[in-house]
Amino acid sequence: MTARTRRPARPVPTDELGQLLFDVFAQDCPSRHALENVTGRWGLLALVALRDGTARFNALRRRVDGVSEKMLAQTLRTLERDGFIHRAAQPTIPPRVDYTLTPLGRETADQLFALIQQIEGRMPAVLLAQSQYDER
Amino acid sequence: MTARTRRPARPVPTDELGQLLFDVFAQDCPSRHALENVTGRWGLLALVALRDGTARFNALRRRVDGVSEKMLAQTLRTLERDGFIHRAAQPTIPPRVDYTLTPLGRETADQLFALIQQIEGRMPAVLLAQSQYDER
DNA sequence: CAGTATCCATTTGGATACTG
DNA sequence: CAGTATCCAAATGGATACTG
Repeated sequence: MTARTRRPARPVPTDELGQLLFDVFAQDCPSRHALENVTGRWGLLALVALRDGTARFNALRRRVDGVSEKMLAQTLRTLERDGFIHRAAQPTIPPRVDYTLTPLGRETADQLFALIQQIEGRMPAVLLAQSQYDER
Repeated sequence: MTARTRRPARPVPTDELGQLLFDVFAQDCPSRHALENVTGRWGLLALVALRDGTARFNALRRRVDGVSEKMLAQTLRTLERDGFIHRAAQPTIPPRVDYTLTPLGRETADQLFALIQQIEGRMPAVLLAQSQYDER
């Protein structure tokens, strides 16, 4: 990844007490990256799918309609790295890997689920707005 | 945008009563698209920025650090089309355009804000998980 | 000020083939 | 089964220039 140069990169901001601030509006702030992983196209669906309990790789792949092996593997690795999911690989043949939410992951997945519920419930309004916008 | 052909595209699903179902796990379901616009890199930040009240184009651009004119314009248009924000253009010179959240947009922005708060509050845990993952 | 248009670099993502 | 590796197509996104 190359550095962006549009603006002089801010240092990670600290407040008067010298504590780290995680301002998601600031470019390159760690919270922005974490948030993007979690709200990203596949991260969001994977986390919410895991609210139902442990799942194996191919089960997740079937649940999250349209994800490729590559992207699911990549997504799960990032979520594991950030501490949202736990990966348990049995050294058997054939291999078996179980993915589960960590406590942090569950908190986040619950937030995401609330968001999804809200959007799904309001879809009629969204579709209406779209058709009104389009006839012009 | 070309059609994806990985699987035969499902029809938009209906339940036994013939009502539309908005299952975000299903590829090409309208709720998935709406959700992606709202949780996308810039859509999320634009919506949350507008919780503070009406803002003009360049004010938003300054608030959402790192967004280009092109992407902000594109993002705002999509959010307007989906009914999350309202765009009020004064036909003056110089032009002045005010963006505000619709009631739907406010509900959604509040959900997103809760998510951001949760993630920002847990960033120490995320950074710890990352460093533990990386030393291996 | 609030955009649009164009061009180009980077990134994302999918299909396919392969491995332990 | 659970991936990785490779290759290539498509989407994303930024810099720049321009307009009413």
